[in-house]
Amino acid sequence: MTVTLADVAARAGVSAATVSRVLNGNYPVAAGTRGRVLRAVEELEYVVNGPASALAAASSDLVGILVNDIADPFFGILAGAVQTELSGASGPGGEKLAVVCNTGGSPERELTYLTLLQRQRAAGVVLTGSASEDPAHARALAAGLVRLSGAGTRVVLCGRPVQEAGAEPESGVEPKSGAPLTALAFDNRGGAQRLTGHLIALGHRRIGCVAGPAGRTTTAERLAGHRAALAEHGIEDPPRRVVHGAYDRGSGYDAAVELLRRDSELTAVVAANDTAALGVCAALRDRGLRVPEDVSVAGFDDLPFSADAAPALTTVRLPLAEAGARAGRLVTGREERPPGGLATLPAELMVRGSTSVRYP
Amino acid sequence: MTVTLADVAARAGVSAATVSRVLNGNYPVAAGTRGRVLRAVEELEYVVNGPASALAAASSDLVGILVNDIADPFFGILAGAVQTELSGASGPGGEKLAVVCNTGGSPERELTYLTLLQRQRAAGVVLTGSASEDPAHARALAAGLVRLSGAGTRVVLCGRPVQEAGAEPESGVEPKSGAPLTALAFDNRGGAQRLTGHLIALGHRRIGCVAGPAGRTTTAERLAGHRAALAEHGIEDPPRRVVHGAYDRGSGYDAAVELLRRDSELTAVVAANDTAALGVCAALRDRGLRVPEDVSVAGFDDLPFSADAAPALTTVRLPLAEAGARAGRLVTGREERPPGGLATLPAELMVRGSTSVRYP
DNA sequence: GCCACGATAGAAAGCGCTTACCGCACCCTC
DNA sequence: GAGGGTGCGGTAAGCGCTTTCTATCGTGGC
Repeated sequence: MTVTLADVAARAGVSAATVSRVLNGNYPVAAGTRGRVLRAVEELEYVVNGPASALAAASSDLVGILVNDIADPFFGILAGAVQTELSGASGPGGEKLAVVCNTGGSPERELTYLTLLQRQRAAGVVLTGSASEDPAHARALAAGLVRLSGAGTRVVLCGRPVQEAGAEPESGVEPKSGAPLTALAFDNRGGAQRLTGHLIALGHRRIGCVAGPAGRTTTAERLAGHRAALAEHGIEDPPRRVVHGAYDRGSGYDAAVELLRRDSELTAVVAANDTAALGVCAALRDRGLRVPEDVSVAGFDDLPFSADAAPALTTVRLPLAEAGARAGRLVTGREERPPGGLATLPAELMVRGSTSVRYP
Repeated sequence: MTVTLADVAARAGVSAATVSRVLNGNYPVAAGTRGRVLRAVEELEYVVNGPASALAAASSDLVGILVNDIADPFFGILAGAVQTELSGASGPGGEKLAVVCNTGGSPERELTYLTLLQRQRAAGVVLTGSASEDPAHARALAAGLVRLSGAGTRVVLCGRPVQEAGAEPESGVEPKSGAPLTALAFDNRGGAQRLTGHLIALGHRRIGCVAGPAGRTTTAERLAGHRAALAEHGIEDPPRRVVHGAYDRGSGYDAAVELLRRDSELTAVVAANDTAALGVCAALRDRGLRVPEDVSVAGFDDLPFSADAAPALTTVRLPLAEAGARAGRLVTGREERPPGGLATLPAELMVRGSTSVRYP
């Protein structure tokens, strides 16, 4: 029915072993023989059986990428960059296939996918997005990651804290089976601090904060940065100035309405991300407030559309494409892991039209 | 080293076959035995070896999703919906893993990925986005798809024309191995026609068109709709009113500049998609033109951010999430294929602030 | 001119799992 | 109480490939 190695071997008049060697190119084969084999492959339209070779070689060319929401450009850009890197330089191991897994931010699904990937004997896994702060889940995740890397899968954390990295496999194991985790983190805290600092410098004192989902590391980091900036300038930060929400427009809208209800004198709002910031802007407009004349608004991430909003969003740029590409190289072993296994990527403040000096 | 079926069997005091049967649940096993097996699985932290079972069962639980650009929300939404459907109802075959492949719109990469997926013996493949109009590539693609479906892989086209569907495998083959293609198409032509019709109704006569990449089916369909609307109203459509470009902001910007250079009297512009439309708006603003007072602008796709642009974009809504979900169900065989294997999804005109009556 | 050695190719043993194909109890029926 | 179901479980034969371990053929050194 389907063409197998043996068929190719028969056609080329060689043994299956030879065909395998030609295809994998990790053993000397005479040029003539190689030619005959390749011709037979062509003629028979032979396509390797992935599962079979994965089984025999105890390795596969699948790389998993866990994202919170594939429909969110934040993750799209990240995943795209990882993927480009995977198929780009076909270094050791050649072409890799990216398996993008949508966790929806659920720790359970995260674990499920980890198992699914382990089942496939994935060559590597990149975990992106924020992690749950729940200790139980953190432990479960750490255990899962240790199992994975214990099974020889390379694990790279991208844009999430290294908490999981704490549970490194005991030293003394062979390098192959004990690959320690590598983490690429964004300077969320620093970025948020600079962003709020920018607003403060513009004269704002009553700054509302639409924080991300509660109980997630990224939310905590950004909020910490925000608070650090306020504290730095001795600005009081009552709890009512913070509302949690998801990373979407509707959440931003609702959160803004709520913030305004709690304190109608707000002069600025920092949002969880650009998408939520757009929702905040919409809510303000709907209530007759102008951005930035009446209220300044800032986002986070600097997604492509942010520069096109009107007014263009002041935000914090995260090097998503760079991070993804680097994660891709790390997970394929094409780049040395940074010292200590951790690298922090900078967050750059992008000042645009949605923030301005506070009008009295 | 790693735990295998045999280990679990030994621990549970049964044969490997029994463990396999418990895990796959497709053969009666006494409750007591099942319990012991499951306990052993737990205790040993056993994780099935995917490649091994794929090999033995001659089937895998991978589903490929080919997209032009994963960083583009258009595809993100589509892929996300497919994926949700894959892992949602774990119908026959249970949890499936989505393999998202970024083709970058390149026909060659499309073929490469098709081969890679065939190599993995993917259970199904969803092809999204526009296809190349080049006959050679169309033929190669069709051949690839026939090979795939001949190998038992379910193939669903989503948002691309059925040209490929023409090459159905010869009838007379068994249902299993000869699964015909299924196609979900968007009414690009109709949507574009209604969109341009809307502009014409507003009094516009000099309408510039930023078409998508040349030589792609989606571009052709939308352009055809645009021209049909113009023809319908007897409006002349000189070639200089059309500029091709990619689906990104920069292309929209550049195209708008070029269109304006060719005819500074334009009163409206329809763009390839919303992202490009934003670029068009930016270009107009930069030249001191107001949207929509001086020039009306319309997009296509109705991506989430379109409603938030200022002014909000008039555009054509495509049921992306619905299409993706349906494709997901079709590719897993959880939904009957539509009669004739083809379903066309409606495109809805969304009138917002970026278009207005032509001011004299 | 003989032996050792490098360069190739083949034989065969799995990799871990699925799945006919059997066999064995046990229960029901007449 | 014998014959035939029926329900469970075991046995073993692969699935298609990789990879040792050998075997063979030339060739150069002494």
